[in-house]
Amino acid sequence: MAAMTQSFHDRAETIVRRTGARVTRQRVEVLAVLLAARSALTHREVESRVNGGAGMDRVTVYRVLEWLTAHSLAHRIAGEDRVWRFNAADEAHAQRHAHFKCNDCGEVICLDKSAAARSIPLPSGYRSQEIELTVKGLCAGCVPTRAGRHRPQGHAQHRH
Amino acid sequence: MAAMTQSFHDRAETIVRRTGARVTRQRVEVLAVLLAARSALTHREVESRVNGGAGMDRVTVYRVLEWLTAHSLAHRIAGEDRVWRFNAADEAHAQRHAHFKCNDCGEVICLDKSAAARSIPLPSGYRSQEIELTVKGLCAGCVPTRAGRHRPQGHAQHRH
DNA sequence: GCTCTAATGCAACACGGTTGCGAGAGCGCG
DNA sequence: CGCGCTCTCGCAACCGTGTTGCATTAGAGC
Repeated sequence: MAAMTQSFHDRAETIVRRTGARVTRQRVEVLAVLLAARSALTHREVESRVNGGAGMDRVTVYRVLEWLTAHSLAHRIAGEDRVWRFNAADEAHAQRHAHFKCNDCGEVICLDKSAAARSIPLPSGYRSQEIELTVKGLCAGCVPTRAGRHRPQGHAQHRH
Repeated sequence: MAAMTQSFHDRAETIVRRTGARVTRQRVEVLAVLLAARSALTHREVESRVNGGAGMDRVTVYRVLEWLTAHSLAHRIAGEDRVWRFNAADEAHAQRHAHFKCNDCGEVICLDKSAAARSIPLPSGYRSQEIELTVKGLCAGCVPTRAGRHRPQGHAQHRH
């Protein structure tokens, strides 16, 4: 685990260095935390995990996350609880994708939304730029037709 | 305009009365404001429009909106700016709600998503229960193509 | 009108997020 | 290696949204 942490730390440092800006301990550590996380983190989660759990100033965490976002090293997503979550930027999820979230087991998968994107009627004069689409329902494993179904453990949280 | 306001007021009073609960001035006025609005309103917008612009206690607005939502007379939308928006519930909004949000002025309107809802391909065995769909872009008033366009009033987007 | 109770208004709080500013650290340069 | 410029950090104070507790007010049945 220490080795993995070290590896994330090194990767983070390399990434920060590539921007040409100052390589500070805070930037490297926050990015390392994001790289190590498999799901999006709130600023609080980042704050508590950073620096080996020793924490860091709230405002610095905010500003570092803002800086990472501005440099496209992290993504900011808005959850249903109106709290921002961040994850390390990843080319695969950069642009358009829709999600399916199972209401029972919590599984999140990606959908092709290109079909839907084309068929949404907008009022005249309106211009579409991005589309956010989440379908909620039951996944194949949770559809109640089959008896004896139950909620699987440790639902892999999807990273944006 | 006064006539329209009166009409919304009367409709609101009728709707509130039908619930069997107390018909208070605050409930009627808040609902009338929602009925008169063509887009979803933040609690602040409701607060400033209610009572002929004279305002009303913040907490009361929150509680009335909560009450309206609980009685299915209004609909609550979670925006990405951490602000709830409300609109009067009519049959069209009861179940399937898609939204368009202007990236410039912040206006939120409702869309018919029935077409889109049917065209989203799910993996076999998956069952759709709800769909959350938000299209973002520019509304007719904010599309920069036409010269002399400017941001409409009344949707002053709060930038934190 | 009278009364009972739900609803309002006020104050104070909780919490996410932001801003101002002095102190400290990164990094280029001699 | 040390100097110094400037960017960044950390602290404190702030802002806005949303919530809670409690005394007062006002619907609505009688």
